[in-house]
Amino acid sequence: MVSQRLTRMASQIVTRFAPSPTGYLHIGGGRTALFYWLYARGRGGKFLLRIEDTDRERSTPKATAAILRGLTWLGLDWDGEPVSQFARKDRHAEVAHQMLARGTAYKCFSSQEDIAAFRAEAEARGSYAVFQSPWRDAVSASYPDLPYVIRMRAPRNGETVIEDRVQGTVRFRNDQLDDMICLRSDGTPTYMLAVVVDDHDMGVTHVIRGDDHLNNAARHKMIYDAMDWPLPVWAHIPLIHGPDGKKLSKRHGALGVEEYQAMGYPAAGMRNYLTRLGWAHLDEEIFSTGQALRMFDLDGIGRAPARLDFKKLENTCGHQMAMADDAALLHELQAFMAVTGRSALSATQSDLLLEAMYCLKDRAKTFPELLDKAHFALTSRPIVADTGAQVALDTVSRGILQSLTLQLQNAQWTKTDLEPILNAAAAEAGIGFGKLAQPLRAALAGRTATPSVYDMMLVIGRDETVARLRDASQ
RNA sequence: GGCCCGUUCGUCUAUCGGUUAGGACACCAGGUUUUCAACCUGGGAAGAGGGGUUCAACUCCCCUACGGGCUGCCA
Repeated sequence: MVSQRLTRMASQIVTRFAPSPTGYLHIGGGRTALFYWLYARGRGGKFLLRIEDTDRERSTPKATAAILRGLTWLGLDWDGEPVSQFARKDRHAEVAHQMLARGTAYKCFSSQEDIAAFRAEAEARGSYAVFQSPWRDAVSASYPDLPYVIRMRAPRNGETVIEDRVQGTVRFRNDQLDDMICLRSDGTPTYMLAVVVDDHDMGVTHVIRGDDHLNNAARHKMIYDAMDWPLPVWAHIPLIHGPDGKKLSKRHGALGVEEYQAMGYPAAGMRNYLTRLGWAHLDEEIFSTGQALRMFDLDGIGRAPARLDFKKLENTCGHQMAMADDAALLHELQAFMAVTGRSALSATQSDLLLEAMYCLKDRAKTFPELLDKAHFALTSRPIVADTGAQVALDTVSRGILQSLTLQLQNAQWTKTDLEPILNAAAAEAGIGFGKLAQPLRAALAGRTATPSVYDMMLVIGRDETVARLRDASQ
């Protein structure tokens, strides 16, 4: 009974996303969070959030809020309240002192000047040796009354081996790793210590993060070992690069997840694209979030950095829009309009848009495109014709429209009923259907690029159609 | 400098020793169409280079080149 429960507890997957609140949610961070979320949620595990705010200079509540907003937009929900790493600093210090008591750490009284001098001297000799503290083996009787840091007593021989789910077995020679500082002289923890203590205390079983941390994993392992704590599963994923293959930076444009929202990419499209960026399951390209949850696995993560490709992002978003539920899409559109400072839709407009969604969603890749296609439904009389539409509404066309209007007045408003009427009107005028559709479009939407004329007529209804045609044919 | 990671069409990738190296995006050419978009058909397009191991290597090993990361009392 007990062992059964233990087994179940042990198999419960716990992941955490641990951003530093120093800015918006970076696109790369968004993908990492997505991987965590997919992995945990796809296996009935937990997805926790920890805000790594130990750097008091750079951490802001505003950044934390922005990160939470970004995650929420991406549709990634987390369990419980976000944990503040800074709030746990006493616990970190406690562990550092436990390491001291266990002899796996020691007090180091070397000042930063001493260390700088050590490095300068090594460099002068042409070597790049890691810092070796003279206090590593000192007896406490010799301790001066000076501020000290607590350093890890790292093994100097042999190697530290990391088993990584993405990178495989990675070996580090211990003489390449220094006695890292765990507790600073002001008593605050370093990142190395804080991460390990928090992950352990939070019961984190799987750590997925950028491969810029791969080297750190060796240091983390030393702390786990020093405390006799069980190791988590590590998966170090390659960073996302810009379209030019260089590390993503400001000159690449959009870095923040919220910028993608503002550009009008649907969240489902972002999820699909980001999941597929650097991860693959055979030839699967377009999939729902539910399918992603079922398919996602650490084994499918690639080892080379992936480049951002906006064309593919757009294509993926187009598919996701077409797949989306009409009402849900309308809601997301409204959220998009709100964050980009557009005025809200009236009740009439949103009703109309909901009805029009079926003919809009598979023609748009982004919300601005959707809005553009929806112009005919959102605008109201008098319809303002753009230049192209004005050209289409020449005298002859207006005449044709005029007689068409008469026939539409009492027509049944279904496509089956409308089709013969429009076809007859074209035939009567001795023109092809295309020549009729063009002025019709102009009259109905004031534009020459619109959804199908039937769809527009069906959506706005008979009265509005007749009224718009009357306006235009006068 | 040292250590670590990476390298398949332009891009994302499949392949887990034996394939005409597949798919998607993008691109090009046709087609369809009621404009835009979409859609359909076809096309070009790849294993960084060099050594091994093996009957057989994109796949395993080594070297080189290139790219990236770490080398902080930042995270």
